[in-house]
Amino acid sequence: MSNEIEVDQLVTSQLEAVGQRYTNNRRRLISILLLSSKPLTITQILEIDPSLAQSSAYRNLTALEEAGSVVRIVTSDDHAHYELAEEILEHHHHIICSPCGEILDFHLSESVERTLEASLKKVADQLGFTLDTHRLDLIGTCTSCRGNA
Amino acid sequence: MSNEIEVDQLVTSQLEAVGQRYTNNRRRLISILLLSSKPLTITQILEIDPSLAQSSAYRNLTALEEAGSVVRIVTSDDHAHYELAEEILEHHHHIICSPCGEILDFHLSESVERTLEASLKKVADQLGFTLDTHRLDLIGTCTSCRGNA
DNA sequence: TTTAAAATAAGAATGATTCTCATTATTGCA
DNA sequence: TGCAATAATGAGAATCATTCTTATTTTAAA
Repeated sequence: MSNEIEVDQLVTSQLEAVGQRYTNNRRRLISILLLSSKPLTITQILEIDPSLAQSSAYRNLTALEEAGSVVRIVTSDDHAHYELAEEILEHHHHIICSPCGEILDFHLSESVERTLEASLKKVADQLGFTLDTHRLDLIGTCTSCRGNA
Repeated sequence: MSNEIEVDQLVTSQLEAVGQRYTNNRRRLISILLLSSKPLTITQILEIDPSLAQSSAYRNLTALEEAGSVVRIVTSDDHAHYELAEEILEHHHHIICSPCGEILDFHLSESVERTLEASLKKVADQLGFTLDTHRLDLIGTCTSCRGNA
């Protein structure tokens, strides 16, 4: 799903399902996230498009999150990061640089992913949990932060 | 490492290594976390021992985190959770109930854990990251929250 | 003991996020 | 097309977890 038109159709129906409209501001947010290769903070989003109002950006990202189009990523960093949901981007994981807070996406091989999911399902069952998703983060230091050490 | 004396010795040396003392307040925090079967928020910690000052609890948990004795767990929940570091508790993962924010620990089988770690190491190398740790969270709904739905 | 350095605790300050509310845009309907 | 009724917007205020400040107390070592 790299095509903006397809994405727009999906987001439209996701928003509709929760009684929300796909407005211009929301389109701009989706478009910014689609063009980015990595999760962005609100600050970064507002730098990319300074015409967006901060309060509206927060509100709209929350609406898009409730619709299931956007995911909010919380780390030890002060700022939350936002990216398109897996229904749009594909299932993936995050590698986080703890010095600078930068987040990159990565994929695990199909087979490792399947093994993992089977184990996780078993654990959730034993604990009586209904599973929505899992989250796998690598925490370390990126090349450029290592250089500055 | 379930023995409080052993834990105290380890924490003492961990604090010492970063030039910090193992004071009474810090002992109380470690003891509270040792007695808890799950990660606690500051609020919960202060409820367990109301004689602790909030500002000191924050400062001391940060000191203990810098020493590597305590880990701060950040989720979508408003409050961070704290638990003893893996050097004390053993490597494990978290299952998070998104409605109520509760966090429980779980373990993965040795073999799954090894498979996973090998893959993660490879990914980090490819991206030029130095890895500190990984974090695997399950997100879902616990039995009692499901009951209230 | 004395003293210098570290820890404590109370409250103030910070800052990301959320809320409020007056204004503007959009939708459905006559 | 025109008109409510409803939803979205944006500016700034409010919230609240966390961090900072500072005066006081505790600790460790000589």
